[in-house]
Amino acid sequence: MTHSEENHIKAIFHLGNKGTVAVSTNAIAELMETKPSSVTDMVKKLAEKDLVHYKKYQGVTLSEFGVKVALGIIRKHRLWEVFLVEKLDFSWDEVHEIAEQLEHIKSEKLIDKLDTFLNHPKFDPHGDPIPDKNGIFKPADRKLLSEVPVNSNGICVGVKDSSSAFLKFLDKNKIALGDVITVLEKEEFDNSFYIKIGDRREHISNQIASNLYIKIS
Amino acid sequence: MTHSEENHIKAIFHLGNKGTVAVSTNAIAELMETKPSSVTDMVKKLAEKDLVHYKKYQGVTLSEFGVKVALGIIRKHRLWEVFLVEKLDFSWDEVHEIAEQLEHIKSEKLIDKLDTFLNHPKFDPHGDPIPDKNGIFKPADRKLLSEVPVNSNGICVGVKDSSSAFLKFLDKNKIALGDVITVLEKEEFDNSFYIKIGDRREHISNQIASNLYIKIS
DNA sequence: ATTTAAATTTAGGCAAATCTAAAAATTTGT
DNA sequence: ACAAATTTTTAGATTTGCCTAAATTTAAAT
Repeated sequence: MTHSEENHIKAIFHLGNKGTVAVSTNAIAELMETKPSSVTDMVKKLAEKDLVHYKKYQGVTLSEFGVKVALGIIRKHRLWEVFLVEKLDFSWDEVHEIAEQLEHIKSEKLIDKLDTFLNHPKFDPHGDPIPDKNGIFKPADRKLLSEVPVNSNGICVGVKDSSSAFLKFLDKNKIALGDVITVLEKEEFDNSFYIKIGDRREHISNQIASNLYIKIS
Repeated sequence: MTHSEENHIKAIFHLGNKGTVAVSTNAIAELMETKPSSVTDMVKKLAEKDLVHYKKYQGVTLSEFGVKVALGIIRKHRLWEVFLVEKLDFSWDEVHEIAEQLEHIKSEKLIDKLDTFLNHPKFDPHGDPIPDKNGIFKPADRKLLSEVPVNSNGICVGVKDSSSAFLKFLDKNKIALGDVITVLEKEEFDNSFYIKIGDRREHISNQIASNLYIKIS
């Protein structure tokens, strides 16, 4: 499989609820920063290889095989992210682009050994679950900060939007994975929140709250 | 730079005494398992980018810039090999192919951090020197086993031919990097050698002897 | 010094992955 | 329900990296 093929598979997986829901070529093109016509071509090729199900004008879903491939790529991506953060001391906002490259390295043995070296981690630095060799993973039992009741108490376990900008914002405001957070009050006017984080009191916008995952304790 | 461009640069470096001696397109093609005409095309492209000096029919050398690029790729290749062997527990005959892929990952920060993580190694698992950030490295002071006088004593520090077949042969015959070797006798008839390795006495062919580097103590 | 052989380049072509512009299908709004 | 807007596909072009076959240049041999 080429890098481009793998990237398309990944996009279909992410956009279409693990590849189960039909995704438009437009949506794929936007995510991948390419043109819809290019996506159409690629999708046809993937259909030939039985990686996706495709009917003209009706969008694409992943085949069973396609899902397997997608999970393999995601496993690699997330394991490399753990490596970069835990072993090479990268911060969580720096690892995505590098992992995008590393995820295409072809060697099953490599990824198995990396997994062992890292001690079979179950989540990546952004809190996203890492599929095991057979593609199995438990979705993290986490909730968006914006969706838990007032007075909930938990630890920050991940982000929804792992864009560099958002992660940098978190760093700047000293919000990190593992921090203990309590939702103190919700401001109905603008849906912002007052939270206690560590021993500080912070006021965060709804946009922030709806991108932070916490695990209720 | 594309993977293909990088691979061509590397080939010219290796074949042409670090890129200083003109290499024929034929030689490059043979090493890279491609066709001379394809190499001609690529070499023209590299010349346009001032990575190589090229005069039709006269072979190619690397420009100053080309050497820099080559050293960067080699540095990456060899650092990754160290990582694979020391951290992931690969054996030295398995790492080349994977490192061929990893050497193309683009991130200066990554390679610097990897270097630090590995404790700034000076040699890769096959005994080849690793250039530093500025491309500087000391050529290992080592000699081919076949070229040292009888009764020389030293340690095995590398191999000339790092093909998987040769490395497997060494493993099978329990010859490893770091082993203490003494040249006991040379058989003039077939240029084979009797050596003491550890506390064993072995008889090795000239072909083996001329692919094993030792550092005289 | 020719002729022959070998190496190298040119010319033309092919497949992959992308693009633009035009055509076709679908969706939306009234 | 139909026209308009939007989405999606098709058609045709481009670039990159590679190929084969033919032409050219260089090297070797007599």
